[in-house]
Amino acid sequence: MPQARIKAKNYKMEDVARAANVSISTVSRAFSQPDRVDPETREAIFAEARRLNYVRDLTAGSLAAGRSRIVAAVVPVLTNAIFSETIDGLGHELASRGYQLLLGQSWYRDGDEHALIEAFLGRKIDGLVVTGQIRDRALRAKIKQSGVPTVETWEMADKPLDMMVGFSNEAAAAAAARYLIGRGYRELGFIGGMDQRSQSRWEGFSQAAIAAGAPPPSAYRIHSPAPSSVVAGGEGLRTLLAERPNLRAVFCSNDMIASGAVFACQRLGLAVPNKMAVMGFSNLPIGAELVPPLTTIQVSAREIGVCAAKMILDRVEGRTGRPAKLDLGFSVIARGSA
Amino acid sequence: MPQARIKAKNYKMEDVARAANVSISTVSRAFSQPDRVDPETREAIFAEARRLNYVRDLTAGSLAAGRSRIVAAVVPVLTNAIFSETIDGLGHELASRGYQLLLGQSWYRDGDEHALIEAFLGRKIDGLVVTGQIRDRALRAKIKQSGVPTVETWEMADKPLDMMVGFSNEAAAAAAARYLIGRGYRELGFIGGMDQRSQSRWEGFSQAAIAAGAPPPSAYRIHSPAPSSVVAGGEGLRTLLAERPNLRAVFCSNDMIASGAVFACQRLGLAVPNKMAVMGFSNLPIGAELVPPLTTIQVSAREIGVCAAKMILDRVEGRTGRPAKLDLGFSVIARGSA
DNA sequence: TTGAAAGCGCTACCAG
DNA sequence: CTGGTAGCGCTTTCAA
Repeated sequence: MPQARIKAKNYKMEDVARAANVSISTVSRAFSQPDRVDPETREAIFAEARRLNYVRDLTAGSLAAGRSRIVAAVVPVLTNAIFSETIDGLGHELASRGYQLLLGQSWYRDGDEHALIEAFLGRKIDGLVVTGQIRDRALRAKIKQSGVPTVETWEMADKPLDMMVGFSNEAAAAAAARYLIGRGYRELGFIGGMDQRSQSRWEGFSQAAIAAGAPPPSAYRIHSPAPSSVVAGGEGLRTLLAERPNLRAVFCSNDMIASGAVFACQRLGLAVPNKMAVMGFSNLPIGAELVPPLTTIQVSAREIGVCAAKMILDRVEGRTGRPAKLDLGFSVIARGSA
Repeated sequence: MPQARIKAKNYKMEDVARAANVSISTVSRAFSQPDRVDPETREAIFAEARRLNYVRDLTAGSLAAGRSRIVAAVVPVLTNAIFSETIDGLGHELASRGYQLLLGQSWYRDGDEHALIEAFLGRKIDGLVVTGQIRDRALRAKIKQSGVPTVETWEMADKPLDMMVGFSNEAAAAAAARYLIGRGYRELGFIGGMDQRSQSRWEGFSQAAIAAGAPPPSAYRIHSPAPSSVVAGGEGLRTLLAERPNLRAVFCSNDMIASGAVFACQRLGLAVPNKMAVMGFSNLPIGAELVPPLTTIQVSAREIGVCAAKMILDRVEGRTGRPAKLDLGFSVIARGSA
């Protein structure tokens, strides 16, 4: 396997040390604990480093120190706005504390997720954030054995692997069902994916609807990975309506799907909400702008990322006190569409 | 600084080697070049590794091998759908070839970008993908000196740092102006950000409009980072209209902004396109679903990521022949909104 | 405040 | 096909 990269002359700490007339140890300290080095020598070191365009090799540093200042995260797909909000929050919080983000997409495939996480673990990552729960036993064992602080997100389950931040998908969807029924809609539909979170939402939704005396809702399940949530929302609405012409309201597993459903209604000449009510999930910015504005469930997608970062860094930096399980809750945002 | 992480017993290659009665070298080979190891010994090694939940330390591997199988990318923000498409494509292509993605957000701030890239360089990354051009001289020097294959994306400039894939923002925006004028609109507006790409689009757009004999267009500039493109699009439309009541068409710097503008029109009772034409940029899935469907400029956001990955991996793996500069072009997609 | 030296766990070269 | 071994460049005691 030829190494084609142009072999560039990269300076090492030793070169900087020599140039600044100090030892390697001092250079190392100047970078990692600046205040433990005489200001004058420190500045001299920095000056030489700058002059040589010296870049510290964090790979060697990680090996020696046993930590990398990298936190890894796995999301199903990045093009789904709800996950990119979480990653945005996570990345922002990490960056502000000097950590970096290693990111992977699982495309909703367990095998991919497994391989990804294993590779991450080998990077001496300081933390791991996953979307949903890790169910595979072997993988759980590996993660636990590694001792890497891990946060499962977007779900609340009884047995966290380590830490957990999210909300109850079932409860949130049940609240949606009750909201719709409370508004007088009885013929209900659901549009969502096939993943665990959508599954929980579907169960919460249909059970609550039935418990409230409504006829059993219909479901349209999007095959993952979907080409696009908006497109899938439109398809879902049309399919559901074909099967059940008296459909009166649909609850969608996220706001992009809901937007697609609203557009489909407009195209079909079905007034929203007078002929068809549409409710979303996740409260993305687009919801408030849509005409009519989207009734939805607020779930703090970004906050999930921020909290996950905080939990991990607190653990890494030896602070304690944070709960291992954080329920961020949810709330119904009633707007015009349902 | 206490290391709070629970010190887990992590096995090393040595442990696996001992358990499988072979040398460390053989274990290493079993993982990196499986076909150079006797199938029987190989399986024995894997069995022991599995039994111990052994995870290979890629950090040590990177140090020894001088390469990391990591490619780093920097985007302004991830919550902007056009960049998450690029990252999706990049990540997909990298994963399929066994590489991982280290991701950073610059939030449109040069300082953040600089720090980020420097840290990346220290990871012995095998490639670097940046959004837009690197302008800072010191940073360019460091990148060049590192010898890391680098791709600048989303722009076409004369002096690539190394490789480049994108399209001409100026030419694309000029095409938009000509399209709108060709449809008979003369009072034009522009809604876009303050970054370099939006700036190029604004220049291309206004110059082409003027060259075609239209009155000088008005611009609404969104302060970066914007809270949300959709919201900004609505604000832009209202602001522009207040300043210029006879405004007849707006060209938006991306499709989410354009969607926001369309919603604002609906709210104002301005029929699209009969009273106000709206044109987008980037051809996101939402555009085709919107009512009316969005006229836009297609620019292969995802393809940019895929190509960037290919360029880097070809270089890393010693293949050649790919051009250092790839113009993916653009095309006008005429739909109902303009 | 500084320096010397012992690894961190793996890869890659070379020998057998 | 397999094993021995010399580093990769840094962090981190420990002593001075």
